[in-house]
Amino acid sequence: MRHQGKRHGQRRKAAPKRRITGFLQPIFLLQLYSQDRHGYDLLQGLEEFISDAETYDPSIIYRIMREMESNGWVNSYEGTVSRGPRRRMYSLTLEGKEQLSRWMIDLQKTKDEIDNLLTVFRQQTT
Amino acid sequence: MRHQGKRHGQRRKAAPKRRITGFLQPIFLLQLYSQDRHGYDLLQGLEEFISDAETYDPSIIYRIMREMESNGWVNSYEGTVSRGPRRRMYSLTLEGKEQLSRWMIDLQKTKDEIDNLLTVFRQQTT
DNA sequence: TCATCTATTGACAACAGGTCTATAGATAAA
DNA sequence: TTTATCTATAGACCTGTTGTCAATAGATGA
Repeated sequence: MRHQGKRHGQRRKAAPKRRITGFLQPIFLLQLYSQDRHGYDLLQGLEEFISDAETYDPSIIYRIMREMESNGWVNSYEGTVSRGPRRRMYSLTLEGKEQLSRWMIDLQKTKDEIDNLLTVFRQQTT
Repeated sequence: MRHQGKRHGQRRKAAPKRRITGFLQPIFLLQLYSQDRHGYDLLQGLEEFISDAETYDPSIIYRIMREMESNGWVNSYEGTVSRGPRRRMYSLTLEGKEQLSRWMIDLQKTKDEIDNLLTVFRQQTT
């Protein structure tokens, strides 16, 4: 099968610089909170959380999900037959929910640190 | 010269997980905004911005400053003679100030992204 | 048949930073 | 005098996360 034109005709916009280490993981887990989803769908959902989401290469989702599955935070299974290629569905485990909560606490701290830095910056530069 | 007891007697607490990529750089630049400082001093100043700052290994500051100097964001020079070992002083360049401002804009965006994620999380889990 | 879109897998490469070794000057303690 | 401690710097090796690219697949449209 021929490979897709993506690599020959259209050049993908350079991926955004990493900002927060491990930011995609909680985003994906949160998307699974209300319902199971397949990989590509999770990737589509990124745009609600990250600017320039369309610059992410799809392969990243599958690696991340594989790692999270090995950690017991998600389970995966073959999706029901749909039009087009096979789908791999992901569901959130109880451990995954707990881990998500831990990440949220962590992110709140991170946010506070940024806030502090911004505050000091504004004080010093005015 | 004998190496310091740090590695034999006291075990350094494991460094905190990285949260924000490139978070130390703006912190160091901001500390140089009001006055030149030497490396170790910049490291001490970290505690105002980062919890667990004391877990950072001092060597990190010098690598980061070296990189920033090669980018033209800081200049360094031999410090005046002081008690104890030699000191390397760092000063902020005009380019450094501009870069710092860019980082602040970036960090504001990052903070907003976290905020959004936290908001969605709270909505979905209550 | 080829192009495009949806969809997944995996290996190699790159990057940021963590860890550990080494060194040095001054002072205090043994 | 020697050793311990604190302040201070430099560098190499290692690790963890993620970016990039290649490959593949089913369905539909051109």
